[in-house]
Amino acid sequence: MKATINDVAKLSGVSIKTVSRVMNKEPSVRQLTREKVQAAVKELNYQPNLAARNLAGTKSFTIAYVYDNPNAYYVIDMQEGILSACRQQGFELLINPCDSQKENITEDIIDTIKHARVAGLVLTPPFSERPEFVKQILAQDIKVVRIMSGDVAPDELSPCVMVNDRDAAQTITQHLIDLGHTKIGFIAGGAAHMSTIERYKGYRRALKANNIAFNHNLIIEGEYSFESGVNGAKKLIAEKVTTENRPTAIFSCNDEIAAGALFAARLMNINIPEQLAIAGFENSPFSRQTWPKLTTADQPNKQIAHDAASLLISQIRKQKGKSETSQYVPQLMVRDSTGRHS
Amino acid sequence: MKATINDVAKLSGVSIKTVSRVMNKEPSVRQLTREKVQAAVKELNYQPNLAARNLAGTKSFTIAYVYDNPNAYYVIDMQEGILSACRQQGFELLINPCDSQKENITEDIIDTIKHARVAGLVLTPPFSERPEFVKQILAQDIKVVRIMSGDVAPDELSPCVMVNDRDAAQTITQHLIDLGHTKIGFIAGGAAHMSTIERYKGYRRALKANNIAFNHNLIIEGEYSFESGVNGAKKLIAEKVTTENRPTAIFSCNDEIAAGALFAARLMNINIPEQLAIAGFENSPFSRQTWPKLTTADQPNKQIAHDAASLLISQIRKQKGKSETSQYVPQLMVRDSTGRHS
DNA sequence: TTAAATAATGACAACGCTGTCAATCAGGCG
DNA sequence: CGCCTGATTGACAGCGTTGTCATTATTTAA
Repeated sequence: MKATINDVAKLSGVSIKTVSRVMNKEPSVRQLTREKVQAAVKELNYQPNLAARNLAGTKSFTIAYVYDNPNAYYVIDMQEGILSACRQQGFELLINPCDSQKENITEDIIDTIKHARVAGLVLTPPFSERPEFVKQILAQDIKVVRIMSGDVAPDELSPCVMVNDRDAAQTITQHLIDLGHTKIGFIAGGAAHMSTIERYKGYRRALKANNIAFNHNLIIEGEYSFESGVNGAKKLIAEKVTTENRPTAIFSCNDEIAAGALFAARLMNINIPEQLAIAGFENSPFSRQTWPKLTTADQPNKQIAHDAASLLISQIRKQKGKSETSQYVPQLMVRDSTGRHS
Repeated sequence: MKATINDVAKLSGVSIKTVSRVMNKEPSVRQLTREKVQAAVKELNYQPNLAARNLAGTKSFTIAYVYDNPNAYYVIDMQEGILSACRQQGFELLINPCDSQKENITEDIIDTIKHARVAGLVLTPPFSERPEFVKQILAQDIKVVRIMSGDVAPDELSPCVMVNDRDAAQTITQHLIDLGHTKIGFIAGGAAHMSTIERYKGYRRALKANNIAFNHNLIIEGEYSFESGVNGAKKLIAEKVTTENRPTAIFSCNDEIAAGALFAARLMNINIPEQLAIAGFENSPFSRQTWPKLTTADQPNKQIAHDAASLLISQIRKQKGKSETSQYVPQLMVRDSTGRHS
C-alpha cells in the first residue's frame, strides 16, 4: 500500500541509506545512482514518513507560525502562504495563536516550539518587531524569518521580508495631492507599530516632494480600529482645525480606520468624496464593502508569506543560495472614496 | 533535558510499558501504580513524543480541519477552537484549505489525510453538507464530526454539532415585527447552503406566528456577498414591489448582504433605520463597522469548534460517553440598523 | 603502474514509543 | 494450603527513518 524506503531501495537496487541520501539531497551520490533512485521514488510514489524522520534524525521538518493579530484576513493569508511553501518542501506547520501581551509569553512560546521540535519560526508584527524576542528565539538555535514594515532590514538578526509601507503611503498621498488636495489629514495606527511609523514617513515625504507645508494639527494619533477612525475623523473635522484649515482629504493608516472615518463623515453629513476624500491601507475585504468603496493599498500577503516560509526553510536546510531579503511594495488601488478637490 | 518514557519508568519504578498504559488511559493498571506514574510524569514534566507514538502505534493522534470558506473570521475562529481542543487532548492538527469545487477534490483530500495518517476530520459547510463526501471519508475508516445548520442531525452518518439558524432567524424576524414592521424583505444567501434554507424557514415561521401574510415579492434569491446585498435591496425597494408594498425592513441572510443592502439604501437616499430597518446574521466584525451598526445574530464559533473537535477526539478514542450531538442557537444582537416602524 | 586520497555506498544501531505475548501477582475457592 | 482465574505487569521486537562508521569504488598523483 504505502511505499517505504525499503521498497524504493529494493526497486532501485541500492541500500536504504543511499535512498535516504537522495531524499535529503545530500552530496556524495553519483548522478547515475541518484537518477535510478528518483525513478523508483516516482514509480512507487514514495513519500518519506515524517514521524520516522523526526524520530530518527536530529533535523526537524517542522516550522511554526506564531501570531497575535486581530485581522483574520491577514492571518489566513499568511497561514495559507506559509502552508503552501511547507507542502512544497515537505515540511509540517505548527500553528500557534497567542496573546503577545501575556506575561512570560516568550517562555511559553519557547516551551511549545521546543516540545514540538520546531526548526524555525515565521514572525509577523508584533513579534517580528521585538528584537529581544527574536534574540531569545535565536538563542534556542531556532531559525527565524521576519515579515516587517520598511525598506531594508533593521538589523542582521535574521533574514527579513520587507513590506515597503513608506513608498506605498507616499504613493497614496501623492494620489490625493494629484487630485488637488493640499490639506490632508493623517490618522495614525498604534504608534508602537512599525507600519504606522513607515506610513507616516511616506505621508511626510509626499508632502515634502510637493512643497506642501506640514501641519501638525492634521495629524491624529490613533490605533488600528474602527473606533479610532471615528474619533480621529471627528477631531480632524470638528475640533482641532479651523474651518479654513479643515482637511479636504484624510489618509487613514488602515482600512478599518478609514471605515471609521467614513462613518464619522456620515454622522456629520459630509459627502464622500465630494467634500472629503478618504483613503485606507491594506485592501481588506471590507474596503470593498463600505460606501463608497475605499481607495487603498494592496499587498500580496499570501505571496509574502510563501516567500518568507521558503526563505526560512532554505535557512534551515542551510542552502545559503537564496537571497536573504526581499521587498514588496503595496500597490495603490483607486476606488470611490477619493475624488478631486474642487 | 527533555524527559522520555524511560525516565518516568525509572523514577516511578515500573516498566516503560506500564507508563505507556497510564499515558494512554488504558485499563488494567492498578490505581496505586497509576498514581505513582502520574506523579513522576508531573515531576519530570513528561510529554510523550508524538513522532514516536505515530511511528510505533497503530493509532493516530492527528485530526484535520478541511475547509473552503471565504469568511476568514469564521475560519480563524473554527481553527482556534479546534486547536484548543487538540492541545488539551494531545492531538495534532492538520490544516487543509482547499477548493471544494475542484474536480476530484474528494480523492485529493483522501490522499492527503491518508498520507498524514489523519484519524478524523472536522467538517464545516460546504463539506459537512455533502453526504456523499462524508460517506467516502467514512469508508476510509476516518472519523468525522460535522458542524452544520439545523436543529437535529439530518442523518446518522456522524455526530454533528448543530447551529440552529432557524430559531435564530425567527428571533431576528420577531425582533423586526416587534418594532412594528410587517412588510419584511428577505435577501437569501446561496440556495445551496443549508444555512440559507434554515434562515428562510425561521423567517417564515415568525411571519406565521404573527399572522402576517407571506408575500413572495419580498423574497430575493441571492448569494452570500456584498454585491448580492446591493442588488437585492435595489430590487426590493425599486423594482419588484409597488410603493405601498415596499418593505420597511429587510432581513439579510448574513452581514455581508446586509452591508450591501445598507450601501444600496445610501445610494437611494433612504435613511436607516428610519425609513428602512436592516438586519444581518453572523456578527462578523464588520457588522460593527458599518453605518449604522448592524443588528445581527451571534454564534460562538470558537466554542462550537472546540466542542466539535472534542467530540471527534472522543470518537477516535472510542469513548462513547460523550453525548453525540449538541446544538447552539445564535443570539440576537440588537444594534442601530433596526428601528421602530412609524 | 601503483599507492594514496577521495568519493560513493552500505551495515547496523539507534530514535521513543506501542503491540504482542509471556510472566507474575492477588484473591477466591475447594 | 494449594490451585485456578483474571487482573497487572514486563520483556522484547518492531515502526521507518537517519547518524556513524566501516567498506568498497574511483580518481589522482607520483
